[in-house]
Amino acid sequence: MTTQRIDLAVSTVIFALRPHPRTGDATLWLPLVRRIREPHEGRWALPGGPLAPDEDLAASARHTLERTTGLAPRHLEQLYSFGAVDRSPERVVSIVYWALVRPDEDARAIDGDNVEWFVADEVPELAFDHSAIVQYALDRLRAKITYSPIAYGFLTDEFTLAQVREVYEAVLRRPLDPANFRRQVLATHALQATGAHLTGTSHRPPALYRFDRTQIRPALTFEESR
Amino acid sequence: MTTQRIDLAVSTVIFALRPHPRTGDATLWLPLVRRIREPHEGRWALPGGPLAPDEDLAASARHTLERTTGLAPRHLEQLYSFGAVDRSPERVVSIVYWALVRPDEDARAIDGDNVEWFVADEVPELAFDHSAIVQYALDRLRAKITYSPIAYGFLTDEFTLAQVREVYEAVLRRPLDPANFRRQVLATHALQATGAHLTGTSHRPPALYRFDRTQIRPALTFEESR
DNA sequence: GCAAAAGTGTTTCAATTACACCCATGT
DNA sequence: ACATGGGTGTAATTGAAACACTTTTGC
Repeated sequence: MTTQRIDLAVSTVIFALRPHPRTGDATLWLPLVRRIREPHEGRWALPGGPLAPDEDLAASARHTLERTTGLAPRHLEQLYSFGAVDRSPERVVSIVYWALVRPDEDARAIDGDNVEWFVADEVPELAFDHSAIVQYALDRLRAKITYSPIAYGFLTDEFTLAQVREVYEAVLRRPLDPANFRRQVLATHALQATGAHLTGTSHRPPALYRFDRTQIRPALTFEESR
Repeated sequence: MTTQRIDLAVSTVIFALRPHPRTGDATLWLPLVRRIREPHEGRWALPGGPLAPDEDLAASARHTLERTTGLAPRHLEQLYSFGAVDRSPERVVSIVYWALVRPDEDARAIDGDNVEWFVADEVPELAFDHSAIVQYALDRLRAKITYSPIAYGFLTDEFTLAQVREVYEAVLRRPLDPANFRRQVLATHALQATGAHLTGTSHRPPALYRFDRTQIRPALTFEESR
């Protein structure tokens, strides 16, 4: 039925928390790939690639992620599909995912060729419409963290409440009241105390918690988490 | 780069409010198209079609809508993209939109061939994965109406507060307190009274309002409204 | 003992809910 | 007059926010 070629690509906005180069505070970072051919040769772009005929959409995103960073995401969710006729010289429809990686995974990250990480709010002008896509992904992440337990996509299996708060503060870019934050998070009943405490902190040892996915109402997405 | 054909289609879940056949209450309806070829011949499916190379995604959804119902939507928004390998015998990636049509438009609806309208919560088993898609669209609509002014996509330019409430009650399937509803809606400052009142109602004439889009914070989507 | 973060208690303020009651029109 | 929904008032409840205060560790 389709007379002319329309290319189908899957790209992914990959978020990880790392210290900000100047302030040292936890901050959102993402990897970009330098384009080695026209159009937009030399520009930075989102990692991605063509969709293989035998590959599900999310699987394609996962493969791209593996290829460019060596990472497996904790949280992977479809963001949006972009298909404006004029977004590229050839007609390309891009299905974009966004992913969250945990610090333990992130530590194992190995940058592929032409891959470099950037502070999410300080990326240069990107190829195609990718700047707008990154901005949209940031907006979505910041909106969604306020009503969905995605913050745990940035955390290892066991964590303190201060670490949860650090994730929220990094994403929302504002300080949160520790006392109220604690109550609100615990009120969701999504955390279970392991009984263990984190030691060696030069102050009172904080309790360790585990995220209990079963206590959460199923979210309104086709998201994929592990 | 792509070695094998992957078809790209755009489908649309089209919502309109019409009286329920049994209770008469305002209810969500949507049009479906009967498939006239395999696979799933004879089954009902979402209206849609292949993406033309010179057509934007939303434009494709709009054309499908025009073709199957003769309608132009008041609100058109991307829902999700479905691309599982096994969702169809041939590999098809579907980008799905959802649309709201207003009663004045709806009154002009002319059903195309093999088109029939169904109560949204009483659709039969559909072709492909379209049943799940309809359910997801319903979930999204019901969630989004609680935090976004999409209800006005179901209303003509001038309306009473009772009509706004009727939309919410139809979508959410529960009665709302008229007094509190009025205050909440007016508190958004999204409505401006026209000064006119609706007459001929056998009770106190309700004031007419107009939706003022400029008073609303820009929503977090690439949605398209007119 | 002191610093520093964990954790608890309490007060204030805003928003939601429930519901009583008055208003303006057609019949 | 009275039925009907439009529209206003208000008390009770709930939840968010601000912040004082106590606890437990390392040094």
